[in-house]
Parts: sequence; structure tokens; C-alpha cells
Amino acid sequence: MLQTTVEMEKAAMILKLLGDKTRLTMVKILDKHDCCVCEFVEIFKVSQPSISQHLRKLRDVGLVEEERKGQWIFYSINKDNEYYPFVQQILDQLPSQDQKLKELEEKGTRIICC
Amino acid sequence: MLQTTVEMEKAAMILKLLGDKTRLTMVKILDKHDCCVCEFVEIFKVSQPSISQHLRKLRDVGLVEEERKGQWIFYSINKDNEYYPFVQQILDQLPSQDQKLKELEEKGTRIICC
DNA sequence: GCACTATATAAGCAATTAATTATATAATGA
DNA sequence: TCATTATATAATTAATTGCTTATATAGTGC
Repeated sequence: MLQTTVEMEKAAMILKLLGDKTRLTMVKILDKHDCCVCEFVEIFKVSQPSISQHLRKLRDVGLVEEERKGQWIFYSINKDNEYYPFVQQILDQLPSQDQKLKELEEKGTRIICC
Repeated sequence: MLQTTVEMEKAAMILKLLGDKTRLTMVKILDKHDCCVCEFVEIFKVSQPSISQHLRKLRDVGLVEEERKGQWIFYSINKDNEYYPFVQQILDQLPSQDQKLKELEEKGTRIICC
């Protein structure tokens, strides 16, 4: 197992960022699949601005990246981020959230773009 | 490596709890050494009630335990706690905080009790 | 250009947080 | 018993958080 070390202050900042059920689930999903904003809105049943604000916090520390594809903006995990190894260790202990995307597919609201 | 799984809601709760520099450092220290309240007051340079309140939050989820020894109350990590394996994986990625206790010893303010 | 969809940002608000000071409780030791 | 030390709890407060609604920006397709 690769062992990294994260400075205490930064570690606390990352844990605080992940210490929100919505953001934690977002990151867990993004670790396996790219997603666009409207899919998260569908999954979490909160307003679109609320989702955008959560994504912004994740983007501000560089943990996720955005990429426009037509009218959608897709978010993905930035595996090059300095905190990613730390975050990954945490995510590995969480249950898969694939079911949430599967439900979107069944409802026909999963965006498969380009 | 033992792989456990923590429910998303509970994981977010634990991460939020650890997402504070003082509490995170406390837990990191307690993972290796028992400590009493006054030592934390000395280490973190905040008021005694502030330390007590942080410890209470950690105790409320069962992550730490208290034990009175004379006039002091010593806190220790509860390794039997259901979240401990999850927490331990996080702590293992953080730098040792032994130096903080060493400084107390040098100043003569480390409590070696009983 | 215009209607529509997707997303971001701004503003406002209620709830939560982490600190403080003041006070209560409990053990120690003269 | 009383002063001292250690700790917990209560009350207060300023800052932060996560949500909402309103609005701005940007791409799509007619």
C-alpha cells in the first residue's frame, strides 16, 4: 500500500470538505464515472445552484475538474491532485454508489454525451 | 489490508467530526498516547472549555473514552468503536504528532499520572 | 434572432459551529 | 474545612454553512 503523508491543516480541510453527505457521495461517484451537473441534481433532489456550489468547493481545491461538452458540463475526478491519494483511501472504504447512476439509466435521465 | 465499509451518512458524519484541525490532531495524538485535558489545553493554546467541548464531540460518537485518575481525566482512543478502522486508515496518512507531547515533557508540563 | 436548456453566480436566510466568559462540580492537600 | 486545581456545562456571540430564489451566462436548434 502506498503511504503518503498529508499536512494536518490540509488534511483537516479535505476532511471537512468531504464531511458533507452530498459532496462525499459526489466524489465517490466521480471516482468511478464522470457526471454532469443535471445528473447530480436528479440524484440528490436538491436545487441546481446547490449542486453547483458543492461542485465549486470541490473544484476550488482541485479535486474535480470540469469539461464542457455541448450544453453540458461534465465533472471528473482529478487523479493528479495532490490530495487524491489521501481521498482515495477514504473512498475505498465507502460502499459503491453505482446504483444511483443505474437508477438514472432506468429512468432514461442519464446523460451519455458525445 | 483489512477492508471495511462504512455507510455514507455515517462516514460523512465522522469526516465532519475529523474535519477540524484541533479534533483531528487530538485523535492523532490519542491514537498513540493517552492524554488529559490540561495537556490539550497546553498544546492547542485555546481555552479549557473549548478543549472539553471538542472532546465531548469525540466522546459522543464513542471514538474516545474518559477515565478519571485522581484530579485528572485521561482520554484514550476507543479501538473497539465501530468507526475506528475507518478513522485509523485516515490517521495512518497523517504525520506523527509525537513532537507536541515531547515539547510538553521538555517544559515539564506532561502529566505522568499514577 | 429567439426560445429553450444547462450551468454559474449573487443575495438572503436559518441552522450550525467554534470560540469565549461565567459558573458548577469534584478531587487534593494543608 | 477551605483554598487550589482540574474538568464540565451553560450562555453568548461572531463566523461559517448549506440551502433557497432570482438572475446572468452560454450553448442548441429552429
